[in-house]
Amino acid sequence: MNDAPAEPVTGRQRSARKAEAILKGARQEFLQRGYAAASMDRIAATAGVSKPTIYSHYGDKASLFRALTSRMVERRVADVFGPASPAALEPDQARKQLAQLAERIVVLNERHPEMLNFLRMVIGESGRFPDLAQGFVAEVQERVLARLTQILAAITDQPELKARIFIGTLMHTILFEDVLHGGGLGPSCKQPLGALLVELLSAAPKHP
Amino acid sequence: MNDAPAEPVTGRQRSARKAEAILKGARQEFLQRGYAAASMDRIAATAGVSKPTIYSHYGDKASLFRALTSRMVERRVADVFGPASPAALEPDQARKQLAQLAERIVVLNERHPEMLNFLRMVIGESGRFPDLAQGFVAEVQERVLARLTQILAAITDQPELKARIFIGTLMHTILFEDVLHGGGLGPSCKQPLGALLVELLSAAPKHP
DNA sequence: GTCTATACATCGATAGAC
DNA sequence: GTCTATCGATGTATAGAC
Repeated sequence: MNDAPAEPVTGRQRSARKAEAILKGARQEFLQRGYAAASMDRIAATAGVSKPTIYSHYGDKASLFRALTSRMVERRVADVFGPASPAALEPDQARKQLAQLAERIVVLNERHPEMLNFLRMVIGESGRFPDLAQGFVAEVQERVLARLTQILAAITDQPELKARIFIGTLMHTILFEDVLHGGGLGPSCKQPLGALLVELLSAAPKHP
Repeated sequence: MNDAPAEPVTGRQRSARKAEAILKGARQEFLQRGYAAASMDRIAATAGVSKPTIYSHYGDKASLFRALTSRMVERRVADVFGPASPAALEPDQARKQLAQLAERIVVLNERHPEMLNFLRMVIGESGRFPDLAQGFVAEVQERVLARLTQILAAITDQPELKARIFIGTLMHTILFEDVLHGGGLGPSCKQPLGALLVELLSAAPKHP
């Protein structure tokens, strides 16, 4: 507003940069160790600030965890599931998008271990931070289920229920194979799962 | 072997009973707070023993956690999914068992909050205790996927892949609605999901 | 706003008596 | 085997100088 632009770096800018550095350090620490085992000392050291600076910005450990997680919920879900789809779809395009979406979800989760640790953290702390878990669920419902339902509506009936089957099967596979180190399935076995899903769910309506 | 049966309670029996009490206290503490936030002091107090007794029986905190979790993996999975099914099945029986199994899995998980906390714990600690997570996955694969595959083989093709879709959809629903407090679906919305699953997956083979 | 230094509690694990 | 008492380390959070 009325700040003088003479100084190359204002106090506000310094403070904002430190707040970002703190969030970055907190992300690393919380994702690696979980909420309880995370240490405010290590976060301060990683961020290159002192402990009181963290407390002056975020209040306490739980508030810092909330600030970090609620931000990650939006970003990570958007990264994995991409932007919203266009309004109307031809059946062929819908089938294609469905297959692409399946592969994108599986591949992105495999390649980014940060996403796996994020899932571990949100689920593991869902008993003590139910509001954060609810925020994650709401974001996935909005971004993913809505889009899947829209795509499926172009080719079959009961698109909502079938969207749940689609995303449920993919998430379960990621959870068991990647998060829980199942290791029973290779990429050669995950791909036909997506293909079979598209085939099964795009079947013609039973009551036309 | 050569113990005298005159004494009503031998030292061995006392020790075994304490080991059980410790496991019971550890279960309560670990399930409620997670591994890192769990306190050996509180476990000792809940179990009615002193801390050195715990350490003489289980070595350290991680070993106690392993002993508890590996035992719970077997028991909880067996409780929810029941005994193995008979060898051969008629298609009608198979469809019936499939529907019963779906309802059993959903209802048991809803009614026993201990199972929900167990899922939170195993997933949340799967980064730091990968072997325990693998044990859980292996138990589910053996007990559930094998049985589902057997049932589905009586009525359709690709029973293995379809078994993954079946269990994946159910587990994902439990995860989002119950573990993560989604709350978007009532029982009236979970039941048709199971019915739709049976209908979709029991479709006739495409390549007979 | 940001630092150094510290208060105060609790942690996991153990020594030594019995 | 089991106890009481305690060790050293680490935890969150804060007081006071600048």
